[in-house]
Amino acid sequence: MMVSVIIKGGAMKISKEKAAENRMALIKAASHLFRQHGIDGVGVAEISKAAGLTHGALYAHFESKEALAAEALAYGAKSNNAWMETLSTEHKPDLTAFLDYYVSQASRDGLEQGCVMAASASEIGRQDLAISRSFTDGYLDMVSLLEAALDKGKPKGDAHARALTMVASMVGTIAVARAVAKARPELSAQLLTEARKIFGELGGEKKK
Amino acid sequence: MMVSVIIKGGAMKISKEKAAENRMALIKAASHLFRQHGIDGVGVAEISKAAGLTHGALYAHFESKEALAAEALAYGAKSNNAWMETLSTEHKPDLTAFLDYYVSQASRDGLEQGCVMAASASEIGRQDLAISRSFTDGYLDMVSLLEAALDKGKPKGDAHARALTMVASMVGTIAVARAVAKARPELSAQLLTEARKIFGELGGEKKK
DNA sequence: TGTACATCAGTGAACGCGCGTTCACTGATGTAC
DNA sequence: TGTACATCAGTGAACGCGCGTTCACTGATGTAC
Repeated sequence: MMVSVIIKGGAMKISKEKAAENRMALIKAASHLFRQHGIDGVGVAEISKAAGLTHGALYAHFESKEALAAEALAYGAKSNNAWMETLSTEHKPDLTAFLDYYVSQASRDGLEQGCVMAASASEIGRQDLAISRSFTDGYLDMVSLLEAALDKGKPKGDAHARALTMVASMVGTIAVARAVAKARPELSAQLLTEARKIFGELGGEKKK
Repeated sequence: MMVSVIIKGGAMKISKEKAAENRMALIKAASHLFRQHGIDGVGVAEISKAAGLTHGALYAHFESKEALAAEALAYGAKSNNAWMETLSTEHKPDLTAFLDYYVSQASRDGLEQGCVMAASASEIGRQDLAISRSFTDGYLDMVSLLEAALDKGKPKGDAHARALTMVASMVGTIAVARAVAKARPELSAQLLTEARKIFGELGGEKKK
């Protein structure tokens, strides 16, 4: 008769400081991996491994994969928007820099660090409330940022309404540019170029 | 000792006509279910059941789930666009009808029959070439349709470029409207209303 | 038209696999005295 | 400051489950003669 001998591996307790670091590492890893492969496209094992842990540890920090996803989404939106805030000149967000950065091939191809909304928009409606909330917070943050960059007078009409529409439109543009890139790279590039111009006009960008 | 007796169930061969019907039923079921739950969100068993078959039959018609997905996507795009073509008056596609239909709460909530692109855009970039091709075909069809509806003169600039951007923007608007609907229904409605107006201006719609 | 038989759409059990989650256990941390 | 002990982040085996896919088998269809 076979007797299986189980040797439990060593696992030291970690300081509170280190634990907080590990928690953050899980959120960052999840945020990057979800943007590359979608929420359903990455497993907890892969996320944990990328954070230098085993999957069991994940459940010491988060109730479930979905709870981690909500935090990862919020983190991704926050860091996207924090980066865009750096594109300001003299305390006023700069529309040209904003559009050049966002509506570009670099933005389209930089999946890991790229726009969370473009990477997840069509999946969010199928996820639960916590995830919808995280998405909405990130969306409104970006709307505020863009609104501050818009020339209030140029095209007549409410700047907030224009910002709401422009952010959703830019998200769609990046998502579609990604979707067609495999089949028609030159079409994808054309869409980005044309959209960049049109968004500039919509935002009241000064002509060169 | 146990001997397991396996009784194979009856399964008659079906006429060519009936087989073609079943194939179409699989495509339709897949198209509706994918739009509601995403490609990764539905299994072959569920699709087959919805088509009144077992999962084994699916593999008599398609090489894999992915092959079926490509056809289902193409079918969905074709039927979306066929429906939009009916929104023409006197052989000229009507911009107002087009926007009223597409940028609306009905369009946002009608997942099963709704826009394939809005339901899948952010997932497509992660799928294979065949799926990217199907998406691209559907996108270009809708671009042609919209382009024909645009007032060529109104806002200056290339109508094709404007149609490319507008379709991607509309797709993004619906996707974002769906994503925020759970957390902030009134914000979702506001986005649709404002975007509807702005797309009208972009398309050179006559003021009332 | 009648008979023999190859075809192949469809069935349903079974496959291996990877998923999210649980849990008994470890052992340094951090606290109580 | 030193000792005793509770805490709890982390480990890794194991869980049940549903997935996509395969395959031996069925039997009406459709064809060859």
